[in-house]
Amino acid sequence: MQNGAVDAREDEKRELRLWLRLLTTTKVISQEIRRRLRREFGATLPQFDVLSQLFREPDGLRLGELSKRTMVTNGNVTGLVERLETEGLVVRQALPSDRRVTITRLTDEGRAIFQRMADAHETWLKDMMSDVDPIIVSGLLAHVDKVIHSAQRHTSDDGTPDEA
Amino acid sequence: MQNGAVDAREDEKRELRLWLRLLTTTKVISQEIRRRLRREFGATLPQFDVLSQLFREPDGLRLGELSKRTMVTNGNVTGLVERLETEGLVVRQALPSDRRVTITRLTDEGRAIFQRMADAHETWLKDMMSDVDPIIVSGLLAHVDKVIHSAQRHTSDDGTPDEA
DNA sequence: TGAAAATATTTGAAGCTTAAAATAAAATCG
DNA sequence: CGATTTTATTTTAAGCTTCAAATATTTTCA
Repeated sequence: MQNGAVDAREDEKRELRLWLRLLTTTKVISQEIRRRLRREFGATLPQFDVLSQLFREPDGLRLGELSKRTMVTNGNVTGLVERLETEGLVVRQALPSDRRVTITRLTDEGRAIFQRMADAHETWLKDMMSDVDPIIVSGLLAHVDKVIHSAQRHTSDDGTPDEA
Repeated sequence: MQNGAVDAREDEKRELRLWLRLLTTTKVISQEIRRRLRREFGATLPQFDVLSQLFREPDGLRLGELSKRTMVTNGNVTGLVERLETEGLVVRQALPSDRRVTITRLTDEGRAIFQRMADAHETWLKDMMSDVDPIIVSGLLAHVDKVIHSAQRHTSDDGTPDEA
């Protein structure tokens, strides 16, 4: 028993190690999804993300809302939506009652294409996680939530317990 | 009990939901780490990642190796290392025995600065995960590994069971 | 009302990201 | 040996990313 100290030190790095694992997981999976989205739909992951948010809001969203939901900065959403509009998947329209606001919504074509993307996307994920016991998937689902909440509470930008 | 069908459908989306949660987690945490790295060290997350890999290889790494370990494309590593060299944190040197190869290693300054970054980084993570029971962290550590392995096995680029 | 503050979005600069093409230097083998 | 293939890295083009500064437009309230 000469490495008690090492175990203790390693044990203190639990959080760090979990973080590195989470990072690796999302890198591996999102690279694969990116590849497939590009190959099969000529789309990017952020574009898919935007379409996905708009899909569940038939009345459209203002850019600020879209920015929050996709966790993409405001400036970023501008270009993202611009490109999607060029492709004919979304439309932008000014809000007459408040001329600062732009509302974006899916076009019929955008809706149809997103449907196909979403189906493929779900299949890809089931495939990539097919070696993981469903029980474990469910367990992870619950526990990862705790990490999200903890992280959000200790973050400077959102859900801030700062400035009190 | 009228929503049995809904439950079943939802249940099929376990993997999808886990994926979205993982994505949210890494976005929240990495945004915070990015912010702090920038504020406190004027560095980016990919730069931190490169430094971290070089830190554990005193003899340096060839760019291709660095690219694999950081999961960053070759072309990307070129610019990343270039900028780090400008800052004096790493040096590049050609390998005389094979003139295609470039070896990169930390400078003494790079090593010292990385030490400080790494300490801060570990603290930030402990802080962000401080509301999560250590038992759960350890459990996640093990289970997330299963997801990584499954994903890697079902991916077109690495660990390919393709082309057999 | 009209100046100041708040809100919504866009722009700009620097850097990261990918995939794919280009360059360069070995290695293979006919 | 010398042409072909492989390997290592760089370059390029398009898009994403952040933060911060700039524009517009509304709101507040003195």
